[in-house]
Amino acid sequence: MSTSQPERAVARTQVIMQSTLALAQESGYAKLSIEAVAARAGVGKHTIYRRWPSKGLLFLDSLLSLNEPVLDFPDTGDVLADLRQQTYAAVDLLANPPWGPLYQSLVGEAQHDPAVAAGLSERFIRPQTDRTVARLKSAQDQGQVAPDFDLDLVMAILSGPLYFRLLITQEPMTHDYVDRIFEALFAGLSPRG
Amino acid sequence: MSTSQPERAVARTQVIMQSTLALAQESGYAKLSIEAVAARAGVGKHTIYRRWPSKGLLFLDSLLSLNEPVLDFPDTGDVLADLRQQTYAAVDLLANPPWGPLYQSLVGEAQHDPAVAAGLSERFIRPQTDRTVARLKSAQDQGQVAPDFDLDLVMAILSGPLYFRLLITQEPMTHDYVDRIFEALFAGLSPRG
Amino acid sequence: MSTSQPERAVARTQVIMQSTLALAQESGYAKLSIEAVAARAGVGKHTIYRRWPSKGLLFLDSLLSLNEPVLDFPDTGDVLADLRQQTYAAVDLLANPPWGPLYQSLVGEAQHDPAVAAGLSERFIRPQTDRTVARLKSAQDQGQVAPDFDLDLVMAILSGPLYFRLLITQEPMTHDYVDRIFEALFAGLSPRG
Amino acid sequence: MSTSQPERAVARTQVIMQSTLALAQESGYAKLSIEAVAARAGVGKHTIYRRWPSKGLLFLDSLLSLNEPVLDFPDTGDVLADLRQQTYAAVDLLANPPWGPLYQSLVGEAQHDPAVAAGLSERFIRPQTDRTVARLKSAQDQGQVAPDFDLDLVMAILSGPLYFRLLITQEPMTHDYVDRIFEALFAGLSPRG
DNA sequence: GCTTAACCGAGACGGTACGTCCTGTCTTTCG
DNA sequence: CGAAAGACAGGACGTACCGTCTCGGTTAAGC
Repeated sequence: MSTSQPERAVARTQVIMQSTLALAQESGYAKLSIEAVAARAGVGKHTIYRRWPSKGLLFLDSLLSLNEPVLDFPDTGDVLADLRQQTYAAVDLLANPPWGPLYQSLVGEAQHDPAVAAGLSERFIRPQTDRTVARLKSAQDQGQVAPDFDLDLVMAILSGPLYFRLLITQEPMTHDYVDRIFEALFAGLSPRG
Repeated sequence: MSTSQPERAVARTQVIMQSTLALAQESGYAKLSIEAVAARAGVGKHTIYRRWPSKGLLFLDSLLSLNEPVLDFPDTGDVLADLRQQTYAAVDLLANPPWGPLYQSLVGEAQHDPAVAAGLSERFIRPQTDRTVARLKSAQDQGQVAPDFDLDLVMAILSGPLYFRLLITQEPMTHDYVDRIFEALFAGLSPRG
Repeated sequence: MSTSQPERAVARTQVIMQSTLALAQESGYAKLSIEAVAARAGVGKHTIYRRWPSKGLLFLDSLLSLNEPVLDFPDTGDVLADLRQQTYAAVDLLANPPWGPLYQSLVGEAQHDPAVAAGLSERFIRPQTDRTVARLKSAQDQGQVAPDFDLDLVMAILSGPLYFRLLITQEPMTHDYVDRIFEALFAGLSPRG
Repeated sequence: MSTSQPERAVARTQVIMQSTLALAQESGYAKLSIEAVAARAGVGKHTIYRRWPSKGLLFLDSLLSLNEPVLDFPDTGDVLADLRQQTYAAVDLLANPPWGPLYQSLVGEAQHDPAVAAGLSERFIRPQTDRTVARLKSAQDQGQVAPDFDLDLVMAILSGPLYFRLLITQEPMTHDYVDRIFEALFAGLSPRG
């Protein structure tokens, strides 16, 4: 079992992605250019175009190559605690460099480039969703979650407020914010008896 | 009391904004250029630069000039019904051209340009939030909403899931989606007694 | 009476042509690039493309802008002496920098680019030919030249051997070479009586 | 006695040269590229670089490989008739495809690339010159040519006017042009007695 | 006849330049 | 006098070739 790619090619791919991330952190995604990445990586432009069709997809790959173990969903038996822990982890990631600003740029680019949107959705969001839903399904089977709760919505409901803060109000995000969201969600909006 | 702006200047401003929207709808925000807007509007580039410092802010102004009366918050006395109605209206706006795609692009641009983010936040999001919070406050005073519910979170909780769909999964949005969100939110995740 | 061109534009045109000549002399026409000319002239590439459609025509204009007074045809009354003098002048020009090598390159380029060939022919060769033919016509009228001599051929016959040396054998050209050519031409190939 | 080259290598060399000529005829020398030749010939680029150091020399070799028997100098005993016949043959070659345009390009390239100039001179011009001079020398010995005629100039004087037309004015060349040149040369410019 | 070295196609690679587009600033011209 | 028109320097785009360089997969020569 071996990669069909020569090592040289793999090495270059990684140099390019690292240069991309470095430049994006230094100057921001808006000023990122393939020309600059090529220069920084000591690589011809064509070597980049051979691998990626657009700046957006290069950036997507580069960011995902950081692949921090965000998604290792804990399973302590207490589903609520696990969800909260998972959400803390997400906030820790999104609220801090390097991930936070880069990811924000990526989502921004996804609004202009459907290919980026698709990649983001399939390669980052979907796996996360699948794992979360699976964890909740198992909790639901054990009676820890209301049996008719619409699991497909869990990502929208739980991470929606995070994205709202990250993308729309662009205020800092903290564990406290997560706590308040959880409290509000579980207490419910309805008047108390 | 009179406008200090001569009518001609106002007219030009509007022609520019209309051209901006037309081009954005035809070719997408990514291909929008000040050069093209100037040509389309029959205006010198300088006339645009005199009014707006960047493409993003021109686009923000242009989009807000469409100012559809989205935000007229209903007050029927039933706060839940009102919220749902308001959310339907938001979905109707976001799910359809021209607003939907344009607004999506605007939020995308806000991720790259802090000035756009600030403008979006202050001129579009905040007023909406203020009105929503005021409506809920009044409902809270009347006991229709739990007294310790954190009103500042209502936008994040209610519109977060909409933005998640608009920006992240980019799936179509329907009234049914709103209903499911409301149901989940009010039923709660916790197991039923 | 004034040029319709603003002075600034004229100035830039000249800077570009001077840079073109400087680079061509330093590195040779083969290595001349519009990119390098633009950099050297402190000018955007578009400013060059706005004026010239191709490297060849830029070079043609640049070379002709040197417009040394080669072509001032002498008229001493002795047409043969005048022709010889004129040919000496041509050789002095072609055999020495800067004209010689640059002109050689120009003729080379004319073989690849019909627009250059046309420009060279009409703007450099034709005027020279016209003047030479006119001078000979007047000499012919005065009986200094055989009445049935085909004047249209004079350039081909007189400068042809020069071009053969410049372009084909690429050997150095001297006044002595001119003398030998004249001698051979006037002595004729035929056997002597 | 056998070629040290394996047949395969020879065959490849010829395929490359044929592809070169085919491309040059189709698109012109200016658009000829080693990349395109390699693709057309079904050959790796390195196989071309192994054989020729530059596009110009590849083209020179390719053109000379056509080696039409231009140079078979007739010897009928009448040196003037022979010269004229030889010149007709040269004109027939230069005035028509494929040789004409290709040879014109070659001379053009020789102005930019000294190696091509040297090759052209030594491999094409010199043999022709040698043969012509030898023929005239023999004629001179027989008294058909003036004994003091400078034989070294014959190529310059006879073919110079042809090159002037081919390269400079780029007008069509005909036997009639040759006749007029010959007439002018032998009649002489001087006034008649 | 089997190895082993050379040759070969294919094409990746770092570069350079192309010709185009757009930016944001600046003249110039016209109404 | 102010706006259109567009020239301008600059920078990036995506493409085409350059000449060099791996890479496997044939040839074909020497043992």
